[in-house]
Amino acid sequence: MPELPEVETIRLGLEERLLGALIKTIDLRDQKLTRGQVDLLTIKKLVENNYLVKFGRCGKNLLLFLSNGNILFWHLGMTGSFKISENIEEIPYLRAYLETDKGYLLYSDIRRFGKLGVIKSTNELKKGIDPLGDNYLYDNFNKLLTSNKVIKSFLLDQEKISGIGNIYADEILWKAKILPNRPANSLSTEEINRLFKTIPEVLKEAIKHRGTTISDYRDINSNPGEYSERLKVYGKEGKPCNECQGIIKKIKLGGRSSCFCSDCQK
DNA sequence: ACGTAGTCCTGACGGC
DNA sequence: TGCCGTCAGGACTACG
Repeated sequence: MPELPEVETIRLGLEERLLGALIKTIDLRDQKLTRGQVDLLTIKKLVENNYLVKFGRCGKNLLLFLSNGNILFWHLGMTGSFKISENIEEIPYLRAYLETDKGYLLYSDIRRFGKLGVIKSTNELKKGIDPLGDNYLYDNFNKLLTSNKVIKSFLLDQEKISGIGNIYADEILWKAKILPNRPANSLSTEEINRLFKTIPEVLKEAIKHRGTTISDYRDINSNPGEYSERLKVYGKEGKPCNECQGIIKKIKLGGRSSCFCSDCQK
């Protein structure tokens, strides 16, 4: 579910509501959340009785910076979402929560693909270039496009560019007018330029509209994202393209469905 | 080094 | 109504 724009929307919401809050308790109801890398007692020791001094994001990871210098990273997987509440509400699929002096941060996750852990530095997260970060520079981007792997899979590879998921990969390629099955190293200079520019454009526009809701995604105030109304190709197979009236097609690439307009995209 | 398929989970939807 | 297959915003592993 949550790709970069959704995680960023959540980050902004948390900043508004929980910046400076004191964490009293962390509880994990689903032990799978840490993938066996840390036990609950250790997590508690590292996290409890700390202030939330900053909220960050790294690709699709949400980062909670603690006053003891540790960072709690939280990946929402496919269906993770947060809600802030005065009490522990027994919301469905509640998998973890933080009790703070500014309220409870409840985490629910239907499919249990979410993951969290405590790190000392963001270097510990495997990650590529964040398209909204300082390292997103043309030369760095260009250097990555050397393989013949299809461009759609390249965009989804978090170790190259981090934050793009299946929805935005399709939307970006449509806007950049590039077919999803083109080998990455076959792009012309002009196409690379277009792609380089389009990636942050689409992501920023989506953040402006507080992300995309297909079914599960909600921001921390339980509001759906409004970028769903602006999608041009994702989930639009069989419908006419906005731009040219051609019919949107759907194919599988790297095991993921990919929607595109074969007239607009070359 | 690459692509692909299987795996982890749970729920929704369509076809018969 | 019920059963079954397929699919879903992600990402890891194993295999060829």
